[in-house]
Amino acid sequence: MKNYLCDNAHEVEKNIPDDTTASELADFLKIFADMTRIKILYALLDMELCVHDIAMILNMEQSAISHQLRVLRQNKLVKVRKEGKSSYYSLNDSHIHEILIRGYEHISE
Amino acid sequence: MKNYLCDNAHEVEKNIPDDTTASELADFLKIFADMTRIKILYALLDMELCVHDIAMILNMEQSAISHQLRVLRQNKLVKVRKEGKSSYYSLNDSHIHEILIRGYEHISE
DNA sequence: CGCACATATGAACGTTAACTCATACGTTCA
DNA sequence: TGAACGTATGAGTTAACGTTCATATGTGCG
Repeated sequence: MKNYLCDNAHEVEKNIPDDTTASELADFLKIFADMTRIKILYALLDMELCVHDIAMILNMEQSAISHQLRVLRQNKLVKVRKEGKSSYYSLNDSHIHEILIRGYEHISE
Repeated sequence: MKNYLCDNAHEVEKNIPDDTTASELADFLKIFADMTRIKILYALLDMELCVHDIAMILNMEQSAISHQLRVLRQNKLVKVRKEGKSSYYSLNDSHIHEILIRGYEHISE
């Protein structure tokens, strides 16, 4: 069993992100790698929406939306504003906005 | 139970990608949303590598690497060149190259 | 040919993750 | 205060996914 590498092995290794970095990047991408969350984020592109309205628009259960909003909230992608009985969600900052726009560019290729 | 939406509902809906589009985007991002695949792709950034060497560099079993290379291959992110006993993998095109570079930029924020 | 090496692949296993259901919490209003 | 509404959340179910193990396929070499 060969247990050595080609001469360029060290050159390759310098490109590979370490475990924590790779894990963080993977976790970040996992947030966007879900159809429901993608739809929610694009729904919030122009304006804030309450949970009930998102559920109506996406034709999904309120509970499912609430669970996914929790994920987005915990990862700082959206923020909440409570008013009366409702919770209004919106994109956390323009950074997320830009990422979604880029996503659209990729889709239309 | 309220079953109507705010006046801007139709404006929101135009932003939301349809099911197939959202699903395709999610599936595309899922490929990158895994630590092992991320490492493999970055390992291939500068040069082609055979399965055994990737397994050595990432300190993982050959079988695990082979399975993940299959995923990357089926999604056209890498290509194979067979020579002798070995299979040499490399990034499929410069497009993937560019995506990974951008990923690095995001990491270092 | 027979053996070692390199890779691919199917089955099994454990884990993660998304949805549903039931329910709790909080708010508004009669 | 009690009912209706909006939201959050824990438990349970199911499906998808990544890894390991065992094994098959393929190549080169003595």
